[in-house]
Amino acid sequence: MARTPNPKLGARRRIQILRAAATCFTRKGFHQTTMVDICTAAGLSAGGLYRYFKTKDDIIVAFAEEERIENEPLIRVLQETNDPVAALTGITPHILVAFSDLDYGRLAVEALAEASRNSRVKQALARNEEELTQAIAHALARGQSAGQVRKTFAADQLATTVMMLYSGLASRGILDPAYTPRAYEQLVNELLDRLLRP
Amino acid sequence: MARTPNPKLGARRRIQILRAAATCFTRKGFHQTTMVDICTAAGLSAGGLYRYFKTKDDIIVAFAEEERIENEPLIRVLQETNDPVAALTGITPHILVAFSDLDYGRLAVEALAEASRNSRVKQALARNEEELTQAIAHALARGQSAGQVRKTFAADQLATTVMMLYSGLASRGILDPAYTPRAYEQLVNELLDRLLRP
DNA sequence: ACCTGAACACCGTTCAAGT
DNA sequence: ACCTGAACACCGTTCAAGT
Repeated sequence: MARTPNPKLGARRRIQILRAAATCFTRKGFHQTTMVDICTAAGLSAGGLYRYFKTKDDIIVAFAEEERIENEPLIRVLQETNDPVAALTGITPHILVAFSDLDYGRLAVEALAEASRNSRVKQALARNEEELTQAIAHALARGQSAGQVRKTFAADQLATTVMMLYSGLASRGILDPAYTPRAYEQLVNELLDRLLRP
Repeated sequence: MARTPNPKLGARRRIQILRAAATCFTRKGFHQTTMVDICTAAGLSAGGLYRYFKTKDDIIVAFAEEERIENEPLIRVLQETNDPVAALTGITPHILVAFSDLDYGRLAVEALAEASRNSRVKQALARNEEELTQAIAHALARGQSAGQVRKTFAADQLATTVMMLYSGLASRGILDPAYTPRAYEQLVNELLDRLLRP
């Protein structure tokens, strides 16, 4: 009988638990989700789960860290483009659709609320945000050199403004049920254009 | 000995409890604040509080409804102005300072997260948001008639975009400790100008 | 090693008893 | 009428006991 831990099983269980947690969090939010809810969804007993996550908090942190992956394709597009403003306006429909998914917006806002109290969640989200902001800033800086982007503001200021606009979009659907992303696509893109072009 | 309730006392107690709750919420957030925390801060016993608020939820809802008052001065400015774009850019420093107060941003995000699960909180915030959006939209519509505001987008679409920008500003400080509102004042105002002017 | 379920501590809410 | 504090139910976490 093996007495050494099985890393394969551990990894599998963590994924299984995180997937279960994501379902529960989407339905009920972080704080109304019960450990037993997650256990049931994951098919484990109450105590069993604690072998893989020390606390509920750890599950939330791990969940927040997973968001990071979703940025990769956007970052790649920004790195490879030779017209950053066009790249951003091209991304807009993608952003709008993702953000208008109510589940996504809810979890994003909930994670942000959590971040303001929980430094580990904050770190995970901040790193995420920082990565994307940097990618935008670098692309815009290249655009400034090429004369495609206005030079009256620093590239990182412009990038931060773009991010603020995006995060405003993310939470829009929560309070306004009549909000439709399509209606704002053209508007947002023209705004980006006017903000960024010389 | 009086057997009829004393409405004066009731009103006083509610204010006293809400004030205590606000302090606790700012420190710990809605969910990490304990009923006993609020009771202690308000100088009441555990059971005593329940004479004035039936549940913790009711306290949160009442708290969310209070935010509404803060909009009044902004709305008045928008109603009285004869240059809505100038009015909005004039408001920006005020908005930026209020939003860059971390406590304010935290509570705003927390309330929004709460709204996505709690329909009464949602209603309170939505009404608040609606009022302000309407005020901006009306002002912009007047500006469109007067030729000060572009006519290529509907006034309410423009107003919603302005609101999204503002709400992006509100949450900015949570993840980015280096964020300073002053640095964005000029940028935001130029953005508003470019967005709204013909 | 991995898992279970009973047990414990904590927090929202209630209620009998006080003034 | 208004208030208190003990009591109850629920949930995060632990741990002795099973395989």
